[in-house]
Amino acid sequence: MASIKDVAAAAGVSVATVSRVLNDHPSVSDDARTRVLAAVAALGYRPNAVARSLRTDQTRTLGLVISDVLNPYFTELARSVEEAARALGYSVIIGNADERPELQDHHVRTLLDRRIDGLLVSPTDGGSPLMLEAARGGTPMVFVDRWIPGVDVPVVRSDGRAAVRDLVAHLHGLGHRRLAIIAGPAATTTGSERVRAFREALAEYGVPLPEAYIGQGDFQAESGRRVTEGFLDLPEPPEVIFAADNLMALGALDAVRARGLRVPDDVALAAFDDIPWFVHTDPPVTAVAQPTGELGRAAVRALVDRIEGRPPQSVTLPARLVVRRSCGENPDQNVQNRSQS
Amino acid sequence: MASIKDVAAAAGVSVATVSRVLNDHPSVSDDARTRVLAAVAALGYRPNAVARSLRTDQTRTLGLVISDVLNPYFTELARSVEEAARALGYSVIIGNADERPELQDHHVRTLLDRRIDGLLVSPTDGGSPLMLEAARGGTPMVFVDRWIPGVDVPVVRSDGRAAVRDLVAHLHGLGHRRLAIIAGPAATTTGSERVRAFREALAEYGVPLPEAYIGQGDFQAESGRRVTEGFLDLPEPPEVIFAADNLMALGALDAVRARGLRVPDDVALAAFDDIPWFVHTDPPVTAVAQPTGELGRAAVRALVDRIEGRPPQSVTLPARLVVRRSCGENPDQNVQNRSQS
DNA sequence: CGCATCCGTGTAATCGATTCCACGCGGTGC
DNA sequence: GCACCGCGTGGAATCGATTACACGGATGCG
Repeated sequence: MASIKDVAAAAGVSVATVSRVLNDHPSVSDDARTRVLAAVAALGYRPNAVARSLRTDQTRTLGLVISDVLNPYFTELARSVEEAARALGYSVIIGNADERPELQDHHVRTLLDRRIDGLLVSPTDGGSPLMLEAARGGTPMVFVDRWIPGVDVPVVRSDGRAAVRDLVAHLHGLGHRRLAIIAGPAATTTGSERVRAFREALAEYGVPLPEAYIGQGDFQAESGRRVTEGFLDLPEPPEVIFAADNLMALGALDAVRARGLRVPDDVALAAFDDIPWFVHTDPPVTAVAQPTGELGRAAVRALVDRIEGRPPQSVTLPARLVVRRSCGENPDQNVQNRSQS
Repeated sequence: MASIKDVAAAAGVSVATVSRVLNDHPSVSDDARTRVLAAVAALGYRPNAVARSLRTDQTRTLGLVISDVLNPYFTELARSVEEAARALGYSVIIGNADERPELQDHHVRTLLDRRIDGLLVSPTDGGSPLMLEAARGGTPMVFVDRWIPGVDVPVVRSDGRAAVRDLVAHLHGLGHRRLAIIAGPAATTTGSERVRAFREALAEYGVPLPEAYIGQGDFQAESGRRVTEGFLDLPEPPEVIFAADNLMALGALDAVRARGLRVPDDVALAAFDDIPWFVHTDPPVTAVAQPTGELGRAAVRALVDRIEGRPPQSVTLPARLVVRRSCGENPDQNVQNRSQS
């Protein structure tokens, strides 16, 4: 592959001049410029990003470590992050942690070794020493969706409390009183927060959330299935199951169907994180929808601000409830966005 | 960030010795080795992958350019590719083309600039000059899922012909005679091949595939919706709609539902590419399932063989039919894998 | 005892870019 | 006529690693 030296030789100038033309530095004569450009075209020369990064100490690359690519929510997040980054002249390298802390660490380490300019993370756990060290060590970093308390890093996320209140209002209005939740891992903020929001909303209606109605999942379909089976085996099974993410809702649907029960007649179902497929499931699933695209864009903006020396801002956007048929018929009620943040 | 020089200074040796320890080169004394290791630990030193790549001319990174991350099929493919690559000590950088040739080119160019060791591509179109040039220029390359005819690059894909024959047998057995297809872009191999396989299978039953029953889609949900509306507006609408990918099937489902029609009673539906959600749609969708994980692993194997100087092999794996309820009831028939390749 | 060998180590070249500094040249101002 | 300025240019240092080559000391063998 042709290097800058070859171009310089072909154009009859020094490498310094070639470099100046490439970075359109003003003080180059028109003559030299045209000769260099011609040589570049003739040789099909493309600058070596590796060499350039070594010299300039910047890669114009962002790392994004997400918990699970197979989850459509994160896929959409990744897409919007890449799009926003590209618009600002950055590339994105995605690391998929599969909800496994050691894999998350592997990706963080690899990205750091590659000297990415900044890191976007949706942590799988409470925070590995590696990540804490990176944050303190000055690596530009922003948390997205999930975060780690006590670490001084901007957070871009959505607040589902209002939407969860709307959901509980909807469920209560339909006459449901025994409500259960499939929680995510307690080590994740989204895992514990969604339970808290649910419990608080229930409290407003004087409805308790007994321990037996809190199932421990891990954001994967299989755990949704397992927890749902546990719920259905209770002497007094819940009337509603609220899954803290869409994959666990899928597992719950599996488990309910396997018992020959129907949604919403036998059990109602709701989920956190809306996805296009929920429109066509049997029945369509009521869900709390996050403004995923906005989240991705805001996260990139914050991270790039941090990288380029501007003060980054934490952002919290409201989620909203999308009512469908999985909790029971109630055609005209379509509670949305009751409050803004 | 600490560099190799800092480590050398701290350990009281030269950078050469540090490098030797890091790459566990045999001729280093135990004494020097322990001192270097101690210094590495004390400084939290991590080698700079950028500098290393510049010197060794290899990045231990693979590029993967896929047509659409939001399509669960490609997401799963990406996941298995990353997993297989990691097992072999490679990282993967994913580029999402969104089915847009110019975006595909952007990613190919960026990846080439980063001097990735090899490229895995599922081309969005018939092949841009850029990609052809890269292939001829000696960049290790492997096509996966889709390919470009006439280019000397190994192809890893699945053959859906047997599964499509099984599908047609299933449909014919249910009494359907007017069968339509929502095709993908003709510029993609999967776009044209699936139509051909469908037509050939129909021919075995003496059923024609009229032009009016071939809708032109672009592998996105919206096109599935549009084409389906066209089909339903025909004086003699088809009894079956076969979507050449899962997103267009989603769009078709949307369109059918919007008309107040039911699947399979009013129109039957089948799709290429099976996904977990198809189990829970209303009704569950009959689909041709590709061995996605295998495909990803085989593609990485072929590419790494090519990179490391071993002869790479093209691979073709059979797809299989998964019968569900979207084409009509026929409980005991579950045709699968009638033939192997 | 002398010479060849081997082992551990350091010096320095190298990868492909960017960029500081110095140089030559023509024009301007006094 | 001289000093100075600014512009276009090239030489060379530099980023952080790897690695060919040289060197010195210890060991082995005749």
